[in-house]
Amino acid sequence: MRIATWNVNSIRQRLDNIVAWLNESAPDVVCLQEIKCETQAFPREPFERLGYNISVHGQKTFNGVALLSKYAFDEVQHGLAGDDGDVQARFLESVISVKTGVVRVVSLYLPNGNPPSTEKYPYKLGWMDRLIGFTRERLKLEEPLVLAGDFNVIPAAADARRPAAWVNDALFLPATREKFRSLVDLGLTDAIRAVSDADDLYTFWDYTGGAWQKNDGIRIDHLLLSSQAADRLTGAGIDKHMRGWEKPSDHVPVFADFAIEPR
DNA sequence: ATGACTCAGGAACTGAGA
Repeated sequence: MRIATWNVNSIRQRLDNIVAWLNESAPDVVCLQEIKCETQAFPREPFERLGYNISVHGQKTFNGVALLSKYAFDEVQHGLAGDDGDVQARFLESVISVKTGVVRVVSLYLPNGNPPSTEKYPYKLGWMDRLIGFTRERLKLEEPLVLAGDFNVIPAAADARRPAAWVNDALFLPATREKFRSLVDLGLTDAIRAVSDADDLYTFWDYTGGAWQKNDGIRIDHLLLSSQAADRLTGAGIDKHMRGWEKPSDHVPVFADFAIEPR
């Protein structure tokens, strides 16, 4: 079973690229972020035609997450608990039945947090605290759990081509990295780091300044696995070539493969 | 370097992104 995540930067602008990528990569489950449309405006037909079930948590203009799955969703939960006043569409949790039980997959779009001097940064850190609380509870279930999405966190200097350029950025500030570490230290495995310690693995290249041409990237899209998921991990990778296609997203897909059979 | 792109919204621009 292949589970992938991709910040597509508008589902409607990226339709052709996404369909081509689905045909090429054939993921079983896909976590999408920044769909930038309301739930009812999600273009379902091209994905249903490819055999995907669809779940969407959208809002007008900004944010928005979705899940595609070749297998039916047993349960779906919209939104991250812990702040009833948070109206930003950034979190979608699902449960999918498989031969050995279930897989729990979350599509998340963690707040950017820039500029750090504004209320945006405490919102990011508070959101991370809520994610830690959610994860602590779900890990008690001892299930295969996959937290996948755009975390807007550069975990370490090796995850940026030019780490010095990010030292005052909300994606790389010490408090950001410390909280991400607290999340991982609950007992999660970073799927990409489980298969490679290379220092040139990036998932985002800015549209400006020729960042792609200079390979001036950062690794901020992640799949974090519970031990029950990590035990079944058979591979992981980054579909870097998608950044070179016409009309690309500024992020590329990241995927992990598991020895998990559908029911 | 107050920049550089690319999106949505809505009809010229602004705000957000990272």
